[in-house]
Amino acid sequence: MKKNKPTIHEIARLLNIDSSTVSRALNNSNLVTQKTKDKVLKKAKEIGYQRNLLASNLRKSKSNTIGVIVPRISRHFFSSTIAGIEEASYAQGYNVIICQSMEKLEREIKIVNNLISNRVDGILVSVSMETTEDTHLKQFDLSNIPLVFFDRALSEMPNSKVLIDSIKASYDVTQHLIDQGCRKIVHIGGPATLDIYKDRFKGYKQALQENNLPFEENRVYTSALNEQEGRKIIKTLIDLGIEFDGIFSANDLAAIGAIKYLKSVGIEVPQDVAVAGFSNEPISEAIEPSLTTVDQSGYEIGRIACNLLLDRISRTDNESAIAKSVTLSPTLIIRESSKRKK
Amino acid sequence: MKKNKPTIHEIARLLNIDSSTVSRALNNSNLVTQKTKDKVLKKAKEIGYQRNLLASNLRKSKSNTIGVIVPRISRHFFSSTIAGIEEASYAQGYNVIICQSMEKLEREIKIVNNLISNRVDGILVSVSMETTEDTHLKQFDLSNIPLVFFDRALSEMPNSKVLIDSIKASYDVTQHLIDQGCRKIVHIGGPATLDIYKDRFKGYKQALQENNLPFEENRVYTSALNEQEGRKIIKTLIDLGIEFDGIFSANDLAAIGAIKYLKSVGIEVPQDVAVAGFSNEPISEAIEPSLTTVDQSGYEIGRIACNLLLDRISRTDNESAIAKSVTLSPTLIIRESSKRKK
DNA sequence: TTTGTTTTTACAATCGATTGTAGCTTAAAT
DNA sequence: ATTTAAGCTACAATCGATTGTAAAAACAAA
Repeated sequence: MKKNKPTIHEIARLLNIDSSTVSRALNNSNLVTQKTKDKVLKKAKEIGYQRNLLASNLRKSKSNTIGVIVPRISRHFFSSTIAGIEEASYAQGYNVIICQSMEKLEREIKIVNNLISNRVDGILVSVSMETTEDTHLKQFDLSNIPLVFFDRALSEMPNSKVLIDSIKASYDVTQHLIDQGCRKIVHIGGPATLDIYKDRFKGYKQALQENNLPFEENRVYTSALNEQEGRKIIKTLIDLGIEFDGIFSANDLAAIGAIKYLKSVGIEVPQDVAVAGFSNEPISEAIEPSLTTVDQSGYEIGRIACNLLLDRISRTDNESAIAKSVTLSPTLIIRESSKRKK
Repeated sequence: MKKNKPTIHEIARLLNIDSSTVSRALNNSNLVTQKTKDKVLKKAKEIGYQRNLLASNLRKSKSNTIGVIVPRISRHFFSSTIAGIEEASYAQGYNVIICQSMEKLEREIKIVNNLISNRVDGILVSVSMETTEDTHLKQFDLSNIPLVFFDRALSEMPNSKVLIDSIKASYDVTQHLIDQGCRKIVHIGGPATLDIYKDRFKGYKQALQENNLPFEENRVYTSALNEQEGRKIIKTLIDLGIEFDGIFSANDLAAIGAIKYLKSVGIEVPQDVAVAGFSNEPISEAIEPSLTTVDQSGYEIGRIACNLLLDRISRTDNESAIAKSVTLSPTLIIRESSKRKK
């Protein structure tokens, strides 16, 4: 009843040859005659042999697998990067283990340990919002496992990264809001522990300055950037009587929360308050009014990051060991939420 | 420079004890003194030891890992189920490998082989739209790997499944549209190879019949259920001059495509045509008008399916080997796209 | 036929952790 | 002091595949 999975030894026994020959035959080694290969392949199929990768990987100390850590797979940006990563890795015969930290450092640490224990050959990371220190990620270095950051990197770590130019993107968004006549722009930012959010803030501030607009502390808030937080922040602002005529949110969800709240209290978007988000989630196009945002071309980021990593894994020369930073230019997508009638 | 990862033998050597003792110490076996355990644990931490799961799993022929195959992780329903699955599996110390078939049978087959080669202890599957035959999935049975379906199952396979009552849900949706005054309801369905889509069609038809409404062949279409298809189908209907005053789509994306097209040609939703979808994607709430839909409680489905699987894995009695079918009742969510003014 | 060369195959060690069991320690009991 | 039991630890085999190398087989040249 309980049939054990066939092994190469089983095949060897049935054919009266050695298991090493079977192994080489299955791996198409040129140390084995075509005739023997045919015999082995036939028998393997016959008894339903399937290579035990645990054994194979153990022996080769190579798993042909890369690990990916993202905050959450449900975010469109991240599922796009994953699509790009899978595309690039499958092309080179690598498998992908997808893990989500759910924005929790604790979870991220567990994932790191597990991936190392599973001996992945390389790792792609976009850190959680809680990740401020790099102790756990340094373990990859210690284990000689190449690591490449994408989107959310830790600046203190010297690894390769693939990012988008957040400063420029934010500058452009803010400039656009100013062009639409906004003078008092609120910024809903993310945790300043992450460079991308610091940069989005920088771009915002820079645009204000270059347009000689005053920068007001009480128009800037940081949050976990979900819909609820976006709502709450705008509610607070209004309750406190702080004036504003534009909102630049560091992601789409918070922007949507803001829009919903504004609509609920009868404030017109974009006429009274123009709103822009970041990331181009599919929902940003669907909402009424449709949301002005920034597209980050996640698929491309994933593809590039993965290729950087695979290059680093397969090549051993000094050239490939040098950390590379790739920065992509994001695209401003102007929609209804910020387009004012003249 | 190239430091090899420490092993239990390294620890054993340093402490002048046997590697078997180290192994037992690390596994907290009661065959080892607390004193020895302390020594081992201390040394392990000191030299940065991390268990090689490849070796461990090979020896135990158990990977403590379950595989999950979904069509795409970017669908809200599936990322919810994954969250539920991870919750349930982490609680019992299992890891999860997430794979997406991208609705392609070919990809699904590759994933199956890979998961078997990686010796997962169990598998959760929601099949692709292209999956009509079960040859590849039967391999899990042959390898004695328990399999549980969720949402999209193959009816010819006897495995456990966790589903929602699609017939009832669709019946309810259709009845609701009828209650709103619709008499000529179009159904945008998915490939009839999948039971869930057959069932959604059945529920639709049943509601029509019980209300003595005629069933018209030319009001039913099957498609890949994306936004573009939804658009195209409605465009075709209108171009052909086929009359209708309601649409029940088997998922939200196609419904949204339909709504967008209707809006673009000046047809009012819900006044002229009432629309309902299925799945309660976040975008369904954001779109204008917000979309009436069915919530499938993905998180619950994932949690339950995973627990069924884990139970099957850990228990070996006959009781647990019996296939179980769990059916959850979905919830109708009525929003603007179908609510007509009296 | 013999020697030399090339091609194939078999042997055996190895990857790192686990585990049944034999054997050694230590402490308790007589 | 001797026996007995209980508690620990060491030995060695094992999981399944890979791989360097020795041995054997096949073939060619002399």
